[in-house]
Amino acid sequence: MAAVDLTSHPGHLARRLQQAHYLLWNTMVSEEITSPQFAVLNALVAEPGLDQRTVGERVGLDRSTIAEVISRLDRRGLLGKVRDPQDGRRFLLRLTDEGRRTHRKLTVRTARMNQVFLAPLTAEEQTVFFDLIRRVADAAEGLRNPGEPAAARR
Amino acid sequence: MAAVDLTSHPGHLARRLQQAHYLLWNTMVSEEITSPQFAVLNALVAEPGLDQRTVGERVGLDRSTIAEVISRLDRRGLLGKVRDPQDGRRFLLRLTDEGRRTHRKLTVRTARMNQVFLAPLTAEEQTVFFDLIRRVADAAEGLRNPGEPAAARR
DNA sequence: CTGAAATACTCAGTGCCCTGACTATCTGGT
DNA sequence: ACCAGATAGTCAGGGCACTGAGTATTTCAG
Repeated sequence: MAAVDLTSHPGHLARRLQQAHYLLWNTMVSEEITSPQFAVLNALVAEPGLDQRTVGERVGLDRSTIAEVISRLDRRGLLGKVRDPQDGRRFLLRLTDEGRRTHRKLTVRTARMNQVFLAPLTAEEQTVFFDLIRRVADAAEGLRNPGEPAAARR
Repeated sequence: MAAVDLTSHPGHLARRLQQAHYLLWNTMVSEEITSPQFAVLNALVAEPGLDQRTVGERVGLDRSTIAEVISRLDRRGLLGKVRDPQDGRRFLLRLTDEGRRTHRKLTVRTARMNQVFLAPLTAEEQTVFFDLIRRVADAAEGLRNPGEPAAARR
């Protein structure tokens, strides 16, 4: 009797949205490479030679999770890690040829998948969709990093 | 050079949104009970005596995941499971007093958390936010269940 | 130049999320 | 009355996501 309507709970909707995406990704993009793995490949295409922590920052994963994702990509031979000669704590990451090939292939499929995923929305609605989610996510992340103002983040 | 802008990838945004929510939940609602666990409690407040599969359907979890979540709630003494005397395959689930107490307490905190989470949006924007996410998630879930038309789902 | 603090990474532990394979039970058509 | 198919739940396995504790390396203050 005191039950709540979950369809107006942002957390519940976020989870359902993410699950729906996960499943569509699996059927339309790849069963091998996951969406977070693709995000890492993408970050390393943009900026080769990043260290692990920075990649995690770029794609929004904490130190533990990024370590696991990277070790899987490493095992599959999609990237290589070498100690930074300047700083013995860091590993510098770089895609292999195979990694670049995979990224290229998945980029095409991902674009197709996004079209299907967003098909229920008009073009203007899609713009609003991105804007609203980004603002909520940015603000919530800002709550945890009170040091840097939200304007300084990207 | 062929890198993509992840801020316009719905899957990436969905993941970030969900993570942001997870962290806020942890600080503002509970470190013990997770958001999916609360969803299960809520479903059983609304409809006591549901079986496991149906609860999973209500909150959007598959049979394996719901089994884990329920077994954790069972271990914590928040619900009880008994074999359905009418159908020996089913377990019927019912909250304990402790479970109902927990649900009541978290309902209040969850409402507060949602306010903070959605604070960056105006009231009208929040409505749009819910509507757009729901439509995308519903459509994507519909792609997997071609049997039942989207209108028949809730 | 040296020791304390900061930083990059690892590891153990918990929880969510899915698939595919398996068991137990029930149902319906012959 | 039977058995083939559907259904509820379990289990093993892989991957994502976090915290808290620990190791190695670097940096910086005195």
